[in-house]
Amino acid sequence: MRYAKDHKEKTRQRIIEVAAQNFRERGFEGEGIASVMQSAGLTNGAFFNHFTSKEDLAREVVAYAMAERLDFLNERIEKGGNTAAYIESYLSTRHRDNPQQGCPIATLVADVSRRSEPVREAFAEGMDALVSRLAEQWPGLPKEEARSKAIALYALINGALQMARATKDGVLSDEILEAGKRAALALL
Amino acid sequence: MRYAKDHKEKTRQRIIEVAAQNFRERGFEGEGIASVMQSAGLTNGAFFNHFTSKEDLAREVVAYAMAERLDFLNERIEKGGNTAAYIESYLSTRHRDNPQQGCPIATLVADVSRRSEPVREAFAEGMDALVSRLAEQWPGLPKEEARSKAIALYALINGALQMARATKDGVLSDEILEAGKRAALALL
DNA sequence: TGTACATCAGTGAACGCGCGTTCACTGATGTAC
DNA sequence: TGTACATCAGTGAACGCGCGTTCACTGATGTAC
Repeated sequence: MRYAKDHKEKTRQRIIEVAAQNFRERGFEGEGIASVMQSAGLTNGAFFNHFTSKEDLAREVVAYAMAERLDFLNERIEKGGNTAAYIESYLSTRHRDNPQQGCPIATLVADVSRRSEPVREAFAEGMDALVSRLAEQWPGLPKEEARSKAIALYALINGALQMARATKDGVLSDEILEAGKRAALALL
Repeated sequence: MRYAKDHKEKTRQRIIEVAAQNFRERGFEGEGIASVMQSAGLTNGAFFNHFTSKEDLAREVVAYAMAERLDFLNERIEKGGNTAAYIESYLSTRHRDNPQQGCPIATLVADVSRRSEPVREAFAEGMDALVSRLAEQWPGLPKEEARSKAIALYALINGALQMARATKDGVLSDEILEAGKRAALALL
């Protein structure tokens, strides 16, 4: 063993992390390997020491970003934040204007549906974990109903966030954030 | 004048229509000009007789698909269909499995937010028209509240549809459609 | 009515470019003795 | 401790390919007379 034994693993992780930002900002197809590697402080040739293909990276990125989002949700809940506060921050202008570190459902869901099975599988697993965790916020409801509520809540806020981003420059964008918040809070 | 005077205009319209299908299916970046032209029964060179750039086509496609969707909504309402029926069809497996002729919000919203101002402008105008029309379904409410409801409804069903598409092969997909329908109907 | 001509929608090859991917090579580091 | 060697993460040029775009040309059609 010549380098510190986790040197390669750290590099790999760094690539995934910067790709998770760049892919969320520009989409899978809008961001190239050379650009990702440059963001990670490397040259394009090194990429294939770490991943078998761009699609392979896409799968890792989806799994990583969804897991990161679950951590974020857990943190919020453990620190005593309620679901209303989560909704407020999700549909804030701050979240709207910073997709690169925001919810990967909103940024990647459309891309994912056009990608290969492994990528979609990673996404579905991440979604299921998020839904399960959020469903625990309604301990009084039958499990199925709580899951239904959690799914609907994610559909609503992620749909609203995407619409607000697409209309970002106009008055409609703020109207969408407000309408989304109002309906989401009513849904609780 | 040598060809029938609307020959060129008809060709142009045909290109927009096939592009509206192909872009919805594969995204703006997943579908090339040559492929669009082939679908329209032409070769790539003719493209620039009709559009100044691919971005120009994207703008036309967004405007067209959103207008087409408004027509669809109008038709539904005028034939006496209520909002509940619209929700049912929106979150059907049929709509999930046929994005190429479905709601352009669900298929293009993420793409649009990464495109140029003219494309985003066309999208925002289409969204606003859809929201205004749907808001008329609550004539008893103050206009602002009716718009808020309409926006939230679109956010919810479009978000749910996208999530269902991304998880298409698993059980989660059907669960999402059901949860979306339940919450959307409750929102009315 | 028939013929010569003008128009221009459409053809198809070519352009430069950036993409994902490959590969021979480099050089910093750890190991062997 | 010092030196020769082996390893392999990373470099950087090259590959074929498909992209958006350009352009000289074609040929079907309408017009002029």
